[in-house]
Amino acid sequence: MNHWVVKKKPTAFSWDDLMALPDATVTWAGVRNYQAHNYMRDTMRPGEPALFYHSQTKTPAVVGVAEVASPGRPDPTQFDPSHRRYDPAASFEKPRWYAVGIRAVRRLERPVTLRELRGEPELESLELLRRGSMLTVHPIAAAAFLRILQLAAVNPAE
DNA sequence: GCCAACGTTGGC
DNA sequence: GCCAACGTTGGC
Repeated sequence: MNHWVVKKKPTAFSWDDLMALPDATVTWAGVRNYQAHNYMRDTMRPGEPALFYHSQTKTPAVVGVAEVASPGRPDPTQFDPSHRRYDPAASFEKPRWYAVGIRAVRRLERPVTLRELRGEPELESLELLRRGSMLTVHPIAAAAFLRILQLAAVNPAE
């Protein structure tokens, strides 16, 4: 069982946006980074847990727990000429891009900020903390996943 | 809004 | 195959 991190700018698509959808489920479409995409096409399996992270915002943070709801399927945006992520090289017979379904499981008790993550010695090697990291979908070690859930359950004021 | 890091594209 | 230009992602 793999654990995952999925990232979005909340101005584009936020945790609240996900919660508002039917079944709180969305197709993680539009990813055109090969490495991130390959995880969706080849590795992610329904039921695997994923942290939902808000990037490019005033206080970047992990805000919720989600799960893979459906396996990688052809990303519909690649076939749509009016879409930003349209790919003229893709066809229905030979899709180039795949996208998984992501479903909200629960909001964290409180957001765990990027600043806090940086403060945890055992999270040092976290992909999220890597300078220049641009993987909008990537795996995370089970221990790190659990540590972040622990951090969310602790009130820093106590 | 700025700047850095990285991936992709395209000329050669 | 190299590398500069460009677009995108990301933190601050």
